[in-house]
Amino acid sequence: MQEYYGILCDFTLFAGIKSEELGVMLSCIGAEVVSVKKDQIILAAGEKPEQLGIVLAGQLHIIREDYDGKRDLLAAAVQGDIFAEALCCAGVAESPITVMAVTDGAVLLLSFARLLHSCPNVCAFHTRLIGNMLGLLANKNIQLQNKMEIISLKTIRSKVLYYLETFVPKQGNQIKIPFNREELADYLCVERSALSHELARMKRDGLIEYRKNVFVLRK
Amino acid sequence: MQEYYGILCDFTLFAGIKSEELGVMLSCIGAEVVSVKKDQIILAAGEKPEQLGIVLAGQLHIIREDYDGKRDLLAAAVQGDIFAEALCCAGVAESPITVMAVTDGAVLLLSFARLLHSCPNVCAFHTRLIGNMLGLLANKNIQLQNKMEIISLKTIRSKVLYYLETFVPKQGNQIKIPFNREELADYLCVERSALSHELARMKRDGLIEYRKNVFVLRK
DNA sequence: TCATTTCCGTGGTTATAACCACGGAATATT
DNA sequence: AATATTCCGTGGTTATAACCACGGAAATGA
Repeated sequence: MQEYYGILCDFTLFAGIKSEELGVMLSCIGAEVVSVKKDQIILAAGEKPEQLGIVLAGQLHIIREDYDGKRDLLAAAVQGDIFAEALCCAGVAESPITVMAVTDGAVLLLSFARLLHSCPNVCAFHTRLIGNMLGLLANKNIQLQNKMEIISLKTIRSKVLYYLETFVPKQGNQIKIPFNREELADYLCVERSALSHELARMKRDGLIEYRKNVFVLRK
Repeated sequence: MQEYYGILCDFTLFAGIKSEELGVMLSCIGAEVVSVKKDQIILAAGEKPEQLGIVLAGQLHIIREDYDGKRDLLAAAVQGDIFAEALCCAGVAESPITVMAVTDGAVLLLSFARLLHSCPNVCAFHTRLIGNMLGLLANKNIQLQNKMEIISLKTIRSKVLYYLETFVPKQGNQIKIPFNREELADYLCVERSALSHELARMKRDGLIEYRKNVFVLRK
């Protein structure tokens, strides 16, 4: 367990908690480190999610299963990623997703109930922890909201412009994006080559310039 | 203030709190009822959101303003709706949205800091309230996630099928949806008549039957 | 440095959705 | 019951995106 203290305090959920305090806090909220083997199911669809998890080592897949059994990869989780937190916090009775290890590894499991309810000794970390949890969910909310606004637009052109404009307040008109073409296409939910085509048209129309992942908005 | 106690305990944020307890709790967390006039700004883009709000009466608009001033209506909030909660919980410094009253009305404003930090007298409602807040954010998360999965699909047909299939676990193959055509089109982020066209094709292809808002999945 | 792989633009074709206009059915209004 | 309004399907057209295949540039690596 101790071997992970170093990385734990870098995780958002434990932000502001010193590594020497971690031990007390973790036992206070009943955290357990679990080793997982490749292909092991950590949370099965249909179960009630009682614990949220954080990946300590290895890689997990978050999978959605159709009611008729088709499986669909929603996300991959690596070190530091948190999973099942929304399901726990929302009190969902039957998980719609399955979490499975794709490599050997380890996860930290936290009981949501114990996280929420203050321990008898009113440990100071509790409020911090809950605040972090709120922050985590809220941030994810905002991100999802932003992305939703973008991908609900109907043309690639408008998606690109909207996306780029979100950088303007921070970066001005010269924008370095954190994606390559393929990733940008994924993010905008469009096809890569269709994105390239549209970028070329936008350049032709004098809307943007670009080279690799640096874009200039011409206004 | 008291005039609203009746409806307050129906709100998700206050679920599980008895109306006779509301008074204590609200003063404990420093809630204030504010009357608003049509066109009054409740939260301006650029400000730091310190308080989250709940609509008690009237209607609000949640507006996003482009960096170059274009305004875009994101949502309308009516009685019972909560707003700015994600921004508060996430601790964002500058609100990207503006909240404005479109009719005269009233809102309940809650200081996020006081909501999070237990009061000295360790009132029992606090944990409840925070749990509710977590639940709210988590539920929104899940909804956003679901919607995102749908609208990131590339064809209307797949969107419709995916959407309908989410009802199967509860309703079986005969599905009554909560939307009319226009609303469904909005939800799926497609054009109404394009949706109608596609529904007709899906019927022709033997995938579905439908009459008004009742659909049958043929498998 | 040469080989290999990844990344990305491009042409061309096809599939799909948006858009527009209209009318009929259903619903609400008086 | 008559009228107005909303809802929704449909035809037809146009715009847009997906899809496929390819090749060259850039990055990686041996």
